[in-house]
Amino acid sequence: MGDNAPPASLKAFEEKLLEVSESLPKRLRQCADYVAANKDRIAVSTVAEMAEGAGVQPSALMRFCQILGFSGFSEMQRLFRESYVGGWPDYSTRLKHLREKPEGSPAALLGEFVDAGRASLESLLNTVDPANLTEAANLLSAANVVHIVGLGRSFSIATYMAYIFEKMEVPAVLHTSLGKLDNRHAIRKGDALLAFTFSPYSSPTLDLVENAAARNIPIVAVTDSAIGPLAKFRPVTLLVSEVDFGAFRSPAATLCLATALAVSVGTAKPGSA
Amino acid sequence: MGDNAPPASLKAFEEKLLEVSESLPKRLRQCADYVAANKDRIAVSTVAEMAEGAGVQPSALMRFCQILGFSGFSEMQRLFRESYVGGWPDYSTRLKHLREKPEGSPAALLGEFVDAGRASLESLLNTVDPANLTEAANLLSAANVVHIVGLGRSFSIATYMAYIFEKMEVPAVLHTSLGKLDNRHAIRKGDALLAFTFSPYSSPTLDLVENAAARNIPIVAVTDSAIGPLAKFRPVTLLVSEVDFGAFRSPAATLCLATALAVSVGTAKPGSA
DNA sequence: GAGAAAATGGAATTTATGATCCATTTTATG
DNA sequence: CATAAAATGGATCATAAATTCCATTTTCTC
Repeated sequence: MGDNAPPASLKAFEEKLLEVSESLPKRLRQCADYVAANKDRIAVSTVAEMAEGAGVQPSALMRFCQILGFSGFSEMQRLFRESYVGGWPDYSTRLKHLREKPEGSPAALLGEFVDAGRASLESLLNTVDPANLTEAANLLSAANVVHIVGLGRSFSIATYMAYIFEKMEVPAVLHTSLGKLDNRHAIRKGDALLAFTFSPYSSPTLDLVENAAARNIPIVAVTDSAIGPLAKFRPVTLLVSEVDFGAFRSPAATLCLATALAVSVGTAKPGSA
Repeated sequence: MGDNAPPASLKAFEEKLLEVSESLPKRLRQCADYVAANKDRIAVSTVAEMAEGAGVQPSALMRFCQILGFSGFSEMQRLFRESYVGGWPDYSTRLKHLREKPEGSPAALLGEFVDAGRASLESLLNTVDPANLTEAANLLSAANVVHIVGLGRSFSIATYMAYIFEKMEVPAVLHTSLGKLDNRHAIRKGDALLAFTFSPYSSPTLDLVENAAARNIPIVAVTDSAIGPLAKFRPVTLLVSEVDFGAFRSPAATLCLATALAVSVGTAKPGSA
């Protein structure tokens, strides 16, 4: 039973939440999950708002508060309002804060990468040609099977594409070069190839593209240069320029493009055969 | 007279406050001063509390709100509450819409994802605890070998981590569950485990974490809930809140965090042995 | 599969809070 | 100093929010 002292600090609150959340029925679990993920909202929301967010009735949320040891929502809210430390400043201020941390500290780095990520997302809308994007989506949704290739730096993007395609029931194969097998003959007439490759362009990817091009398989290329080694195969090209931070590029933009492309294909595709 | 449009942003609010405060009688001036000095409290206080703080009657504070152009205290408070929580709920509904009837060109879709990506990067600065990030980086750089695990949705992140670690000469192993082999015995004393897992938490990942926890292997968890199934193993937790819409979640924020973490570890690590 | 216990949804109730109003006080002005 | 206008305090009213209660549904146990 939950008839016990209410947590007196945010730390105690978290512990209580953890302790309690092990054994909770469905609705109360939803409350716990939502509250855990939106602690910051508690101070400024009403029961009704929180309940709606969690997808439960207000009364369920009340019960949840009581299980945590509070007399009700108000008492829980009081805890959060009291320890509400001068409202969060806006994005740029927060960023500045992070950057003020010691040079090279993980927090400062995170700030830099977030910033780089945002910048590269912004430029994405400029570098990607909408017509090409539409063409790419059409081409891929018309394919029997979409073959995805991307190695090295691009491998993570390729795996993510494979994941979304599978979720959206788009027939797709991920080419991994596992064991140096390149499975080029798995690519059949009527299929399409989706290739990700960035500046130290890996040769297995190029080989696969070259082979496919020779057989007139339609190709979509996500790459960083219009005149890269892929250009001569005349693929439908989606350009991404990733903002460097130090030696590291943030793949956030590429990932974003990949997601949009995958969802376009997934929704355009008629119900699976 | 103060019958004018209410400020629509914090910036507009400040300007209005300044403009108005020149010519104000005693009590209203107290209101202005107190409000200016305690803007952060507005979101979480009642009229009565604010009035007491300013040393005036509630009715005086009401009048003050109206002079600023608001219909009353509630409307002013709404401005502060909304700018505090940011625009996340909007995205939820927008993306849900998108999923229900996917109208719109791929380019429009890309626009949506870029927006969502930017917002989720921004919120990353709120959810990740800098102290935990530092601790995670220290813990991983102290390890002999870093073991990376992440399946399903998280697999692409895991592969990216493995890529950067390798580039930075940090000894790391990617656990893929290829062939259902979980290689749990590859994790030795002195190693550390880095686990990525999000809401349909995959059981192989949990198993691996459980096993490692039982052997006192230090664990860093990148996840979406402080009370998720990983919580009971008390890992160093890095929270990323990606609102869940099946395939529509953009992992840009997680990727960004992963990159920052990897680079932190890579630079902290003393020259390779 | 029947019965009991737990959990849940939604309406009804209570409380707290915001907003309004007007008598009283203060300040400005001739 | 008298008068009018403005400002203020505090009580009252209206409303929105928190809380409780109970009928219904679900889940567990024998």
